[in-house]
Amino acid sequence: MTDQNLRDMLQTRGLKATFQRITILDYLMTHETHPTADMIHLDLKEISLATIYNTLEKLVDVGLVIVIDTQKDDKRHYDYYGEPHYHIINNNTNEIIDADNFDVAPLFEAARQASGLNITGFHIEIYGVDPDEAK
Amino acid sequence: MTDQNLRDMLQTRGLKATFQRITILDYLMTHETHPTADMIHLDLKEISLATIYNTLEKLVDVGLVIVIDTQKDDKRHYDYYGEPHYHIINNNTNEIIDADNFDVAPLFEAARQASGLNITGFHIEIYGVDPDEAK
DNA sequence: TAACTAAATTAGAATAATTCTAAAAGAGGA
DNA sequence: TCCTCTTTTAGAATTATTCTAATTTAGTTA
Repeated sequence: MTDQNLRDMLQTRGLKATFQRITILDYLMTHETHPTADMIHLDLKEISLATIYNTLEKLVDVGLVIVIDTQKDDKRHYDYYGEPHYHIINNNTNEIIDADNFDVAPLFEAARQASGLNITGFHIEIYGVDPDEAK
Repeated sequence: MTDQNLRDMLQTRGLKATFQRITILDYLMTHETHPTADMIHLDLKEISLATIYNTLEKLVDVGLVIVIDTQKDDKRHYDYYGEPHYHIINNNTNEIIDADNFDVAPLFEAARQASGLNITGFHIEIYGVDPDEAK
């Protein structure tokens, strides 16, 4: 992903292409670690923590990034959301796995029927344990 | 739900049946409001906020209650989880709707295949907007 | 290319949800 | 009823996140 590609991703969504936004978006696209704001700040020390939070909020607003609440700690985790997907959380290791082998269309239709709303998005977290481990 | 029923629900899950736990569990079972700890405390002033948090944590641990992160505020919302269900969040009103018209078995199987884990639970939030409202 | 302006960035302070502490009260078994 | 371990509690502490107000910058216009 070139710098120009990243600029385009931001600008087509109405966001100014600042150094900080380009850097943070690139960071999220190239890391599978589902980092917290603080973890990003540790790696990108030249960007202030306030800007990390501001930028993440903007990226979430335009749909490039989503927030994951793992329920394992009190921090928000962030994930590049180029393609819609769901998360599998290993309760033994707290690892977050991305997966997309599931068609959400039937779930969307069920939600539309239940609520009458126009469905705009989803967050799915599936929890599991290692088969070896005693539960 | 009688007091004795509530006691049994707690004791069969290894929790002592204290007045506070019975009261909070009953509160969650009889309110569809998906309250925060603070909202519960406003209604149950005789129970300290620390105990509200402690009790909710225990109830979540034993699976009677789940946490919903609406992403609309910075507070955790709690929901009695007698029957597994998913949530539909209205982005216009921030209302949380319970729904269970969807079979999660195929999703569990997909998650098992993707991760190799034994699946133990799920959290699903579907976001939508009123059809009338301009998006 | 220089000037302009609204938006973005920043350091540090402020906020507030949640957790911690340690002392008092209570549940359930003997 | 007694005993022991668990639970409850008030208030302090923690800390993730937000706010503030001054500075800088991106993108546009001349």
